[in-house]
Amino acid sequence: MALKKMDFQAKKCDCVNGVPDRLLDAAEKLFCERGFNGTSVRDLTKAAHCNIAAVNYHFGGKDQLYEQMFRRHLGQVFKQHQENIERVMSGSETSLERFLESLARISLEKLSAADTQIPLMKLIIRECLNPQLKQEVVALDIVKDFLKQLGACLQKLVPGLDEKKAMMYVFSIEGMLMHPMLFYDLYSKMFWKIPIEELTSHIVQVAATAIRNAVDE
Amino acid sequence: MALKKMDFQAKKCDCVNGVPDRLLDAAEKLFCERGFNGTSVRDLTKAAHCNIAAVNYHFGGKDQLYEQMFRRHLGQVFKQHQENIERVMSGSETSLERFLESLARISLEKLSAADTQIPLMKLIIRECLNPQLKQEVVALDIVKDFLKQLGACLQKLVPGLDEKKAMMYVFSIEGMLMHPMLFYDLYSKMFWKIPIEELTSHIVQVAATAIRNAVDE
DNA sequence: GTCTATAGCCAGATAGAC
DNA sequence: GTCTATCTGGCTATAGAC
Repeated sequence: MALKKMDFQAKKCDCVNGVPDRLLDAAEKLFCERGFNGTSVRDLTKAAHCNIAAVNYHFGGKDQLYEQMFRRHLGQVFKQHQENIERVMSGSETSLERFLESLARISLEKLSAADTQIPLMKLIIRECLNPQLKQEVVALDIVKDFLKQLGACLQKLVPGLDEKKAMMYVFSIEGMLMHPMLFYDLYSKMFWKIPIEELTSHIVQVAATAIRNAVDE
Repeated sequence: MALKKMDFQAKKCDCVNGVPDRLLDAAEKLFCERGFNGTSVRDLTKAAHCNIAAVNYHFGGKDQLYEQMFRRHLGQVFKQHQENIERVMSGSETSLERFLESLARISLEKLSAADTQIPLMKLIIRECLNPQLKQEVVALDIVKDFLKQLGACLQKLVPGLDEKKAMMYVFSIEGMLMHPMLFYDLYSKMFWKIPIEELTSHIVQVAATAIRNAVDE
């Protein structure tokens, strides 16, 4: 009896965070890499160094752990974007190019990093392809407000740009940014490894040129 | 005994194509909609109106049915693109805008159609996120040649464009085209339903403006 | 809170009748 | 070639010991 209790304590003490946090971290990594269907509760608990029953005990089930992870991750990334937008737009030397450059840099910088960084887009794309969340309203509202804000920034930076046109450019920019998030590794194998800085300035050039040209006409 | 044989024949005669073809059709539809992990052999055989054992008998397993479907679909779509490129590039009044417009139209026209049309991009994105094919070389070579050809077309249509720059523009264009393939429905709910024609001409404008501007400098 | 053991289900594959 | 019945194994969730 006494021996068993010692064993339990030994298993606990090699971990920094609590079990729920470790499970959320494991969920973020594994769901992003393998998708919801491709990740089992066994995988999650093994990665989080805890018991299989922990998912049900702390979150009430696999799907609720997924939802919690999704909310946490979306919140973190959009908070980062929010701070960036406020910083850039409140600066004295603000310009369309500076704005686009900061947006692209934040979105793409993780591509060159190690696997520890989790690309948000993969999660959103997976959720889009295989919806798991009951009320997609939650995710929708955060993303919608973010995109609207991007459109409003474009309008502020480029006088004469109407709202619909601004949103169309936001969609195009998101597309150009999303593409390397999905295919950067594949393209690197097929063709050549584009430096992130080169990719960033390319996308900024395409977007800025098109937007300015459209307004000048 | 005699009654049983009549039953078998009755089940057969309400189908036009053979079982393998029906299974490939069902696989194309279901794998695209729900992914590999999200589609069971039972789902496939039910949709193809055949027995569970047929997948193993005709294809040797679920994963080999997936591979066969992938090859067939990729071949069909790229053949269509191939014919379009040859038609546009051999015309007398060819131009950058005409070329981009035909590329965008073929890629996006299926968005407005009913569910009967299968978007290729979803399959490629799913395969990219959750690789199922052993030798990704097969898919790679087809896609690689196609993208290279697009780059070569841009170079022909815009003298002075070097190869690397041309490929960067191909990536941007693919990104802008892929984005609505994934998010068209979501964006329609969030904002407004953009007419396909408007979307097409918008993307053509962005790409053409940026490319011409880059060369003029 | 943490663990083991197991219930109950559904998956893919296959043997063998017809 | 087609079908039914079944094998084997992985899955989520939970009951109950500690």
